[in-house]
Amino acid sequence: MTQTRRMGAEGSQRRTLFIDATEEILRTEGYMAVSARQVAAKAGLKTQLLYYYFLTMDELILAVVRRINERRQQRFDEALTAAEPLRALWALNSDPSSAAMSAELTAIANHREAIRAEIVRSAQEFRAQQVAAVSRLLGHRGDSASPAAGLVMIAVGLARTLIAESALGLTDGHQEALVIVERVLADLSRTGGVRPAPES
Amino acid sequence: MTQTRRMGAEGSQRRTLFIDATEEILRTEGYMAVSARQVAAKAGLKTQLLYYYFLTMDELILAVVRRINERRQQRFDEALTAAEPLRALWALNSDPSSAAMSAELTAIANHREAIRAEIVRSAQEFRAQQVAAVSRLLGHRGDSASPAAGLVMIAVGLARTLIAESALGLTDGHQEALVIVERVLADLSRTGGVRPAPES
DNA sequence: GTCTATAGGGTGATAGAC
DNA sequence: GTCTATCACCCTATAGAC
Repeated sequence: MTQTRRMGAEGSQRRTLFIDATEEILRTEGYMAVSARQVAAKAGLKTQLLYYYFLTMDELILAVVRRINERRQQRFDEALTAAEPLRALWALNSDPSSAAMSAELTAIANHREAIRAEIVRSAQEFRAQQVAAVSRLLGHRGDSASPAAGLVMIAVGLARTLIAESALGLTDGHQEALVIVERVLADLSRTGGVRPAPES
Repeated sequence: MTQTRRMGAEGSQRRTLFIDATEEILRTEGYMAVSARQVAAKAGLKTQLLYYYFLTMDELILAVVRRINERRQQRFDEALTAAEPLRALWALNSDPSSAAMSAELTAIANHREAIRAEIVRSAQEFRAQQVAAVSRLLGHRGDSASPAAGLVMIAVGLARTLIAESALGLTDGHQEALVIVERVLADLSRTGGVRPAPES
């Protein structure tokens, strides 16, 4: 039952070119525009060569998803070292590029059975880390009435929707929502909830 | 420049069948699965007959979008007559079917140039109505610190994201977010902000 | 109104030469 | 590793017979 095709090594230069091209298309045109021909054209390589390095399109997309998730993890780790970590986390989540990519990952998970598990697992892991960080940063506040998990969920949902709507030119209510976010962040700053994590 | 094809009348029975089938596919499989062949198969009719009733696929999808928006408007009007309108509005926004359809409309707007304007216009109109209703229901509260437009935006974003994630089996933090929503709704109930609109 | 037939494009993927 | 050639399928849309 072993497959006969394919030999491209992990670290191959061409292989990376295909992954780069796929991510570029994902960012600029969205998941639906990712096809073997489009990717190869963007990479400046032959379409059939793609199938030498990747057994299927799913495998290519999976490689891109993994790389995107690794980079998100790095940016998250950096945000926690900022002067105001809560604000940095909000900035990370509401960054247009980041939020749009989250939406694309959701779209991929919805349509590619083979990739769903990886995306969901990674999202759960990331969510858990965010909740742990926010919980620690909030300290005694937000114990049961406003648990950290709930606040993270609301922030993530708002950020993602703001970006998705903005892409359509729909911005009604966005500024007002940001005012509320700013007020909450300012409140937490004043009451001392945003100091960096202990060095432990 | 007038088109030569097509004669199907607005009220035609077959025409409605095509629209029904399209909406059904939109709900169960998403926008990407809406193709002439799929729609015709679902409707139990020939693919080419579709082009007798609709000049293009865009025209078919536009007809579906209009019907969906009309129905959303009806449900909104009904929600305002409920005993607790704010709670009814949250229920409307967080209804799985409704929130999922909102996400599909966003996806359509992203990919079909010809339909974007109609979807954005309708979304703006609906947003404005929700903000006006919430503003009226809140009364003196939420003047500048938490303007109605911001609260609506947060609620819409949260609801849409909860549903999108649930569809993937990702529910971490959902219950905690709902606890916060419930607390806010309960607070507003206690302080008398949820009485029905004046009859005027 | 409804049908058959088809054009002209895109897609994922494979076989086999070099 | 990289190429040419190709299969089998999907798509939107049209022409023209009935």
